[in-house]
Amino acid sequence: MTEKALQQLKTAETEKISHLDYFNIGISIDCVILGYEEKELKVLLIKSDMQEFSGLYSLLGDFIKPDEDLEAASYRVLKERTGLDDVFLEQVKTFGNIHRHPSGRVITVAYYSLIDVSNHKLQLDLNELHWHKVDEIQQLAFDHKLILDTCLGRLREQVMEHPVIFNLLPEKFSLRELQELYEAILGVELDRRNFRKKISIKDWLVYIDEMENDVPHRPGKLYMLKKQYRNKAIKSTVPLQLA
Amino acid sequence: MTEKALQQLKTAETEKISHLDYFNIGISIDCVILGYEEKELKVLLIKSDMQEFSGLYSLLGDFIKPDEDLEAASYRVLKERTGLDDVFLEQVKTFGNIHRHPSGRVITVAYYSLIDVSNHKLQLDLNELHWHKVDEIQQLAFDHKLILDTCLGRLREQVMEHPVIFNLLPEKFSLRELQELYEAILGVELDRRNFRKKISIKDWLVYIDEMENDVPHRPGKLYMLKKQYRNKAIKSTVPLQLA
DNA sequence: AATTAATGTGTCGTTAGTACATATTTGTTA
DNA sequence: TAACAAATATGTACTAACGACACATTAATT
Repeated sequence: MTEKALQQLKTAETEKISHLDYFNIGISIDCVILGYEEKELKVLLIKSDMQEFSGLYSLLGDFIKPDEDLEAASYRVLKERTGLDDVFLEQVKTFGNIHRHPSGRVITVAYYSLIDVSNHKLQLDLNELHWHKVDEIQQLAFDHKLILDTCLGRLREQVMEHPVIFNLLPEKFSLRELQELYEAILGVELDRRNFRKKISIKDWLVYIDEMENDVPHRPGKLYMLKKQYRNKAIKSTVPLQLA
Repeated sequence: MTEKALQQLKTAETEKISHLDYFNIGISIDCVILGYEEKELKVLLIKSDMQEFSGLYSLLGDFIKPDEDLEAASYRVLKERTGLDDVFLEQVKTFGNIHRHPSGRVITVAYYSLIDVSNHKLQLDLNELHWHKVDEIQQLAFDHKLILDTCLGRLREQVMEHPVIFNLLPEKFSLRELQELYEAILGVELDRRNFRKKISIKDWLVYIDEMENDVPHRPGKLYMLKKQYRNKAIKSTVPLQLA
C-alpha cells in the first residue's frame, strides 16, 4: 500500500466527492452450493429477476455489509437460503471484470459449498431455489457460468487430495455410493477394485458394523469418514513432493 | 444475486445515502512479487508510511480504479513499481477481514508474481523498493504476512505440477540452478540424481548446446523451458487422477 | 431352489519414487 | 604441467503406487 493510496483512502473518509471516486465499487459474494442427488452433482440456483437476464438462473449471492467479514457474508447467504450453518465453504476466486454486472461495477468473491441434501435441516427458502444438474447447465445470468465452472474445476482439483467429498454424502455411506459420487464429479468411470484400493490407502474411512438396508440387491458395508478429517474447510497442506 | 440485493444496487446508483451504505468498502490489490537471487527466494517490499505500522514493510498494492479490471490493476502496480509488464501473475486469494486496514474497510485481492531479477528492464522505482529474503520476514504491515504466507503456500503447491518456477530464472539455466531454486522454494534438500530424473520425466526442458561460463568449477549444460510452456499464467488443468 | 445383480477381493505387469556410488570434466594451484 | 579440488553426469536395486483384469460370494427376487 503506497503513501499515495493511503492519502486517497484518508481523504475518502472525510470528503464525499473523493469517496465516490474510490468507493463506488460494490462488493458481493456468490456461493456455488453443490449437492449430490440421484447420482448427479447439482447446484442450487435461483431464477434471475433482472430484466437483462430474464429466463436465466443465477447463483446465490449478496452484497457484503460494511461490518461483515467475507466468510460471514457467505455463511449468512447459506444460512438464509438453506437453513444450514455448519457446512463446508471455501473461497475460490474473485471476479471483477468491469462489465460483469449490468447495473454497475460489482466485484464478487466466489465461494463453493458442499452440502448433504439428505440433511434434515435443509430447507430451500420457500421453494424459490431449485437444484439443477451441473452437467446440463448451458448458460447462467451475469458471469455465473464462468464462476460455476471455476468452482467445479477447483472441486475436481481437490477431490483426490483432500477429504472434501464427504460433505456431499450422509454420515454413513457405502463404497459404491462414494465411487458413484467421484464418478459424477470427475466425469469418468472408475474401476471398482482400483478405486477401493486407492481409497483404502488414503485411510480416510472407518468401517462401522452396519450394512445398507434400502437397496434391491446384496447390501454393501457402510463406512464413515474418520473424525479427524471432518473439517468444514480444507487445511492447507503443502506436501513436499521431492525427497 | 437476489431481487432484494439488486434493488439495493439500483437504489445505490441514484441515492447517495444508500450508496454510502453499500459502497463504502474500499477494494485494492496487493502483489507478492517474488524474485530469486543468491540462492534465496525474495519478495519486493516497501517501507510502510502509516503511523500504525511505522518501521514495518508492506507489500505493493493500490486501490482498484472504478474502470479497471482486477488483473489490469495488478499489472499496473507491477509496471509502475518494476517497469515490467510481461510477467507471470496469478490471483491467489481475497482478504477482507473487517479490521485488516486501520483507516477503514478495505478488501484486498492478493496476486503473486514471479519475476526474473536478471531481466534488464527491471528497475525498482527509484530505490523505494527492496528485496527481502522471505525466510527472514517475521512481521509485515497490515495482514501482509498472512498474505505472503498464503501466496508462498500456493507457489509450493503449484511448483511441481506446473512449470511456473522458470519465471524466476533467466532464459538459460543449468540443472543445478534449477535444483537450488526448487530447494529454496520447498525448503528441503533434494537428491541430485532423483531430481534430474523427475525433471526429465516432465519433459519441460530442452537442451541447448551451451555450457555455463561463469562458474569456478566444471560448467554444466544449459537448458531452456520449451516454448509451449512459456506461459504468463497457469492454464487450469484438471487432471483426472483415476482411470 | 434357481436366478439375478451387486459386493468383495488378488495378481501381474508397468511406472514412479527413493536411496545410494563412481567415473568424468574443468578450473585452480603447487 | 601435473596433481588436486570441486562439481557434473549417469545407473541400479528396492519399494510403492497405478492400471488392467476375473472369479467367488452374498442377499434379494422369482
